[in-house]
Amino acid sequence: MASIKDVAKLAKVSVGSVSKYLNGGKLKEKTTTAIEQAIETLNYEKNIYATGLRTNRTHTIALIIPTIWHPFFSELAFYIEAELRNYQTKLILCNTQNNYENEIAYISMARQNKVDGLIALTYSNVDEYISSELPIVSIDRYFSEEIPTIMSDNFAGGELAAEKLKQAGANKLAFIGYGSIYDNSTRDRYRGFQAYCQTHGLESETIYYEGHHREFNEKLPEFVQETILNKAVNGIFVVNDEQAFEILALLQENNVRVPEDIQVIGFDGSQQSNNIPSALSSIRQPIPTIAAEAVRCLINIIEKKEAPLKTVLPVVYQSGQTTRD
Amino acid sequence: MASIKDVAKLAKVSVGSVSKYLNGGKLKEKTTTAIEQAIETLNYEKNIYATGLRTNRTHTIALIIPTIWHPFFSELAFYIEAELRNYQTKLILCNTQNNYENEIAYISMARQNKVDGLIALTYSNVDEYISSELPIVSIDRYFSEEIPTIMSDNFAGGELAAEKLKQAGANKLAFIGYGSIYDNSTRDRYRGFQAYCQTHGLESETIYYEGHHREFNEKLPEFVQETILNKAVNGIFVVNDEQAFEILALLQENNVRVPEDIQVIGFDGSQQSNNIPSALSSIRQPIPTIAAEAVRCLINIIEKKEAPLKTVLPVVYQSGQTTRD
DNA sequence: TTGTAAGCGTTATCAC
DNA sequence: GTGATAACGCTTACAA
Repeated sequence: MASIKDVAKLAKVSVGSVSKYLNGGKLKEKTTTAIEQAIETLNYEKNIYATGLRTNRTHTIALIIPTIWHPFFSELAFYIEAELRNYQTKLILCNTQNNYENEIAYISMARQNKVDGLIALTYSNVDEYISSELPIVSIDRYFSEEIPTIMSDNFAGGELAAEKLKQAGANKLAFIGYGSIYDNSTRDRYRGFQAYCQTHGLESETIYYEGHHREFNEKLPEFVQETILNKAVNGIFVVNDEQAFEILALLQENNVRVPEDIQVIGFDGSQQSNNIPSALSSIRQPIPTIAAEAVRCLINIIEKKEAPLKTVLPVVYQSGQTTRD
Repeated sequence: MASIKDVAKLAKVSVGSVSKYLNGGKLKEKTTTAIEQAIETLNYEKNIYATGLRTNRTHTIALIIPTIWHPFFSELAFYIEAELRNYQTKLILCNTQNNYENEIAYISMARQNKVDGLIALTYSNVDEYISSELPIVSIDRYFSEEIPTIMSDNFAGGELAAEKLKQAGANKLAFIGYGSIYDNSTRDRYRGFQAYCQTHGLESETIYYEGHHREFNEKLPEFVQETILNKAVNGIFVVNDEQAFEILALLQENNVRVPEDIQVIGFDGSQQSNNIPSALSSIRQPIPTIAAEAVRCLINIIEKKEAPLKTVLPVVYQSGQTTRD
């Protein structure tokens, strides 16, 4: 593999000039063409690790998410990766699998691998492990003043869900969700939902489990029986799409017809892929915008420019087959 | 950020010894502990770019896929990433978005970025661009003798689909699919399907479009009317899950009941995420095994060990709600 | 067993 | 404008 020295030798110029050429400096036309020719014939490609070693900039960032195997995260990763291309920056994918040790390991790996920065979507308390030197942007989760956050307007999303259920004819609503104690997003969705119900005199039930998904799911059938079926709820807002699908399965088992008997709205608005529309009515997070904002924010921090500390993006309602609108 | 020199200085040993320690060499216990302490107090992390520059090994590979935003690819990426962790290797995600120029750009980027190797899932003719120095493993697509390939047993999958449709009571079958001229996988699925139909005296129709997904989809309603509805087909094998979902939507528009009137089997067996089972009956590719084999094969090539040139993995039938079994 | 020093491919400083 | 050259942090002969 040809190096800058080979190019310099062939072009009969110094390595300094070649480097200047590569980095867009001003040179005489004659030298420029000589260099270009040498690069061409040698099929030269700059070794980015040498550059990284020298400049401490590697044009690589790490994306830390629970799992790529999930429609919301994979869409997010898709757009982030696409956006990064505009900045000639590569993406290292880190699935934490909701495992705290994995997260720490990844952050350490990120540091030793000298990525330029981190985009993180995580609910463990990783901020303690993040050195202030490492640029980072958080999606969805608010850590602290120092870490910029991009999030959807969860509160408005909760309100919107309640509003849509009401408009579609439901009059006895329920919220179903779970979340870690650090998870404000979830909580905000619930708060928005409740706020709407109260202002509009709507009766509402609540299933809110503080803890992990898995435990929650075990108790779910009981919860649903007690709080949904026994109380004749006819409109449900579920904290996210994934959970909503499980609720749908549960309702089906109980011979409840959706949307005839009970209407269901999820949150995320994620699709399986680019082409397949989702059957679930949902509050759609603006994933492409989240991705673009996160990348822009991170690049700005890396380049020591101004970056907003908190960005809240609007959600929209996405109609599916689980509501009667 | 502390370097190996700082560690050496603090531990009162030479950089050579520290390096030896880091790479698992034998040292006196006293030096070892001194080094360990120094590393601890300095919070030292090895700079992998310096190592990469020196050793030409970066413990990073690139995964080239059409799009991560797709259940099959995201599950695959999930398992590949997880598997790579066993080899302390990171994953750079490259979505080509089915764009040939993107693929070339990525391969060039991969070379200049000095990844250790490539795992590629692509249907364009990128092999011309791949230098023989760069280790590469192909998934699903067979390029040439030199490039190791991991694939599912597509032929057996086609047979299996026909067999299952027959067992579930269908007696007039059809294949629906499309594929580029380079795509042997698709073709093999069809061949297997046909072979079974012929050996078992089953009538079968074919919709096979040589070309791109998008064009195919435009003509699909017409195809379905002519070849499926007009000819009273009652069992369909669709070349992949994504397409199968579109067929299902089309059938629903035509007021066809699935699986009562027509049964449908897809191919891939992909799920939206870890938790949500798919409603579609499908031939399941062994994604975790594909991932593990691809990684193992690539690592072997990188380390100049023996690696199989062709690995064919068995598929299984995965029952859903679109068949009557 | 440990230390020394050259060199990997760049960039950046400083002469010229 | 251009050319030498030191330096980035590490590995690896080779020397001690």
